[in-house]
Amino acid sequence: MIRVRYAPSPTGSPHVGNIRTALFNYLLAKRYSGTFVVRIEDTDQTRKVPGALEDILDSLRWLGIEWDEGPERGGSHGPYFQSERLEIYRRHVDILLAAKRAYKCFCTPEELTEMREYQRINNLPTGYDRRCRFRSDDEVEALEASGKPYVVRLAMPLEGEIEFQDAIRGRVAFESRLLDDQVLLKSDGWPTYHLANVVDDYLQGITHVIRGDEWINSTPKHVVLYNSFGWNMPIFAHAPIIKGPDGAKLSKRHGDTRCLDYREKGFLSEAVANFIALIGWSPGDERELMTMSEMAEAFSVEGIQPNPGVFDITKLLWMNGHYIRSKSPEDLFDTVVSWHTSTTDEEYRGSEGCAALTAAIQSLPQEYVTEAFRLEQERVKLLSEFAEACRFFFVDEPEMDPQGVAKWFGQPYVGALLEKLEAEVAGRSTISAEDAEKIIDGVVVSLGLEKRAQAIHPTRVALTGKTFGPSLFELMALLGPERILLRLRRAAQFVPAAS
RNA sequence: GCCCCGGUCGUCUAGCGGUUAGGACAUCGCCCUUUCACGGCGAAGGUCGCGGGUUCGAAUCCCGUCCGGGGUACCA
Repeated sequence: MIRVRYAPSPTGSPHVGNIRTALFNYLLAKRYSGTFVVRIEDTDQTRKVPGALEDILDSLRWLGIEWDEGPERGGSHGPYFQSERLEIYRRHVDILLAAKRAYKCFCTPEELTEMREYQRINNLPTGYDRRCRFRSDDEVEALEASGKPYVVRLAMPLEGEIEFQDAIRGRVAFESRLLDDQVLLKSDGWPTYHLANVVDDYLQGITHVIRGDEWINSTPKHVVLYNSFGWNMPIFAHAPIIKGPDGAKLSKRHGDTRCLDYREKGFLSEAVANFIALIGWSPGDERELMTMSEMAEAFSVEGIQPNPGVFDITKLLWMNGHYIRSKSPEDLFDTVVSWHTSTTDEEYRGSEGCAALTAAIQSLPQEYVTEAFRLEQERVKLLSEFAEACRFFFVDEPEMDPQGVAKWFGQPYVGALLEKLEAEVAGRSTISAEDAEKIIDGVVVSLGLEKRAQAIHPTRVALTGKTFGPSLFELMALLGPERILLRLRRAAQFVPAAS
C-alpha cells in the first residue's frame, strides 16, 4: 500500500509549480489506490502568512485534488500540523543525542556569519566547521548549565560518499566532507524542516516522496538521518522545476503564478490540472487532453522527465478553450455564472461586459443567457471572455464598430435592406433560425443582390455592431423580433444619407 | 567559489543502439463557411548544446567541454 504526501509550508499562496508537486503525488496515490496525505510544515513561525493555509487547501480543492488524511479531515497518523508535533521531534532528537548521532552546538549566529564570510573570501566550501562537535561531555554540560542557548546538529559522516537512488534521475551521490552538520533543532526548541520531514515521513508511513528539484541537495542529509535512526527510506523522486519564459524558476516576477490566480482569470480547473501535469510528465503515448482519472490511470514516476519545462500560457489558453467547448449548455451556464459572481479579478469586475452580464442574469430568462453563452462557446478561451463576447445580446444599444459600419453601410442598398428586414420582422412573435434564413434570402432576391453575404454582413453589423460572431440566423433567433426591430431602426441612423 | 541537476523544432514533449527523429501548442497556407471561431488537410520549423570516443551503427552508452537552472540558513 503506497502512501504519499504533499507537505507545503504556510508561507504564502501556492504557485503552480508547487501545486503540480501535489498533483503528481495525488496521481501516484490514485494510480495505486494508495493514500494521499497533506501535512502542513509550519515549523518556522516567523514566516507564517495569514491566509496561506486556506489558499493551500483551496487550491487543492479547486483542482480536484482530494486528500485522504490531513487538515480538516484528520486521519490515523495525525496530527497533520508540525506545530502540533513538537514533543515528537524533541523525543527523536534525544534519541540521536544519546546515540551521539547529533550534538549540541553553542555557536552564536554572529560567529556563524563570520565563519561563512571567511570561507567565501578564501573560496572554501561554505558550511559549519563543526567546532562544537568534539566538545567533551563535561564541557557541554557546563555550557548548558550556564544557560547558553544551543541548537542540535546532525553529526554527518566525515568521509566517504552518500548516495541514494532517485526514481527519476537514478543514482545521485555527494561527497560527505562537503556536507555540513545540519541544524536539527533550533534554539527556540522547534525542529528544522530536515528533522521534522524525516521523522514525519517515517512515522506517517510515507512510501514515496515526490518533491521539487530544489530538495535534491538536502536529500543526503535526510539519508543520514534515516540511517542514524535505523529507518528504511522512502523512494525519492525529484521532479524538475517549472520555469518562466526567461528560463528562470517561475516566480512572482513572471506575473500570475499563484495557482488561484488562474481561477480568478477565468481558467477551468480541469485545464490547469491537465496542463501543469504535462509540464514534466507524459503518459508515454501521444495523448494530451486528459481528465484527472485518465491521468491517474496512466501515471508513473518513470513518466516524469528530469529536465525543467517552461510554462507556456498560450498552450494553456488553447487547452482552456477545449474544455470550455466540451461543456453542455447547462454546465456552461452554471460554470460561467458562478465564476462571474465569485471572481475577484479587478479588471473583469470593472468591465462593461461584467456589468452587462450581471444585469442580464437578473433581468433576462436563464434560457436566453444560456443560449447566448452557447453561441459564443466555440470562440471563447477564458470564462472571463463570455461577458464581453455576449454583451451585444444583453444590452439594448450595442456599440457600433466604426470600421464595420464604414465597410458595409456605405453600400447603396443598405437603407433598403434595413427597411425590408424591418417589414419582414414586424408582426412576428418569434423567429426561428430557419425563419431568419428565409427572411434574408427573400430580401436578397427582392433587392436583386448577387450573394446573400451582401445582406448578411450589413445585417450582422446592424444587429450586433460587430463584423464577427455567431451564425447570423441563430443570433437572430435568440434576439427575437422585438430586439431585432429596435436595432434595425437604430442602425438606420448610421446609414449615410446618400444611400 | 564549491556542490548537485539538466540540455530533442520558438514552447510542451515521444524516443531509451538501427525511426524519413513522431505528436501537441504557436506560425503560415488551403478546405469548410454569412464573418470570426471551431473542425479538417497541408507546410515550414530540429547540425537531438558542442567535441571526442565505444560500436558495423548513436538523440540513445562513456569522457570532456559549454550553457542553463538549483542548492550552499537556527527558511521551507
